[in-house]
Amino acid sequence: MPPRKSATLTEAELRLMDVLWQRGSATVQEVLDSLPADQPLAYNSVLTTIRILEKKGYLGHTKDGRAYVYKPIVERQDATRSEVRHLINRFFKDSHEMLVLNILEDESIDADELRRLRGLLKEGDHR
Amino acid sequence: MPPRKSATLTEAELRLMDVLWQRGSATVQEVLDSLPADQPLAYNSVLTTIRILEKKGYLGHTKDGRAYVYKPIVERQDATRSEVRHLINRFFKDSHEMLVLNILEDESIDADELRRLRGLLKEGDHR
DNA sequence: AAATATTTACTAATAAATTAGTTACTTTTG
DNA sequence: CAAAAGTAACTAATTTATTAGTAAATATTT
Repeated sequence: MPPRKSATLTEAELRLMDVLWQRGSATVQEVLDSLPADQPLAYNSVLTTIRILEKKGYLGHTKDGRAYVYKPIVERQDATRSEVRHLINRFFKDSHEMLVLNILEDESIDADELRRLRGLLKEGDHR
Repeated sequence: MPPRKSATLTEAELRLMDVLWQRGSATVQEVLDSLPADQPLAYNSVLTTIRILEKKGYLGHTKDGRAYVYKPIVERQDATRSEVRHLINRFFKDSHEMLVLNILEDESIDADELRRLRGLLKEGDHR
């Protein structure tokens, strides 16, 4: 069996999502222009990856004249949550599960973060 | 540019490493026998992945008669550390860096874990 | 010593990820 | 209305990951 489609964001996908998350929404051209100058891409490379992201359910689009305007469907917080949950599942399943629990009980984390992480823990339970 | 070689452990690699970490060391046949019954592999599939793991520096081997005995070079703790560091780099680079710092300052984590995580933080600095 | 069995080495097939070229479509403008 | 320009769709090339088959080497057994 060859590699299954990645459940989480790949590096190239994350680069583009970070642009979209920062801008709120953007056309392919705008994403292209917002890319860090040290690693430029061709228009079509951006387009291809964006279409993959749409297929994966991370993006949606609306038509604005001739161009498509892409907009994140998944928030950065939720994507992060998925990634962290994935890591926990992979590495903290047995003996180290308590570590994660302890982290979530930590009083020194600000309330907003704590709420988010508690949610993560709850969803991590049902499997 | 096509995908670069994964810096961290892939799923198939992690499955085998978990067997090796649990057993301490094992031959290909022993790894094969220790695999969870719900997802069996062919002898050669295990061998191929093990040789990749050796190439990546996760495993070493010594000869025992005809068979190779494979042994982890990288401890599970260190591999986990790399994975967590990778996640931090990908998702907590800007605004959420403080969360990780706070977690490491937490007094409620037992001393062993705390030491390990402090090490992680130090190494995370130099980039 | 020859047959047999096991183990490693080499090769292959498939799918995903990454990047980008070519083609087709659409919209604006002369 | 036709030409130019840009945009999306399609196709392609390369590399990694995953799984496994075939061949070759090595050891065991009779």
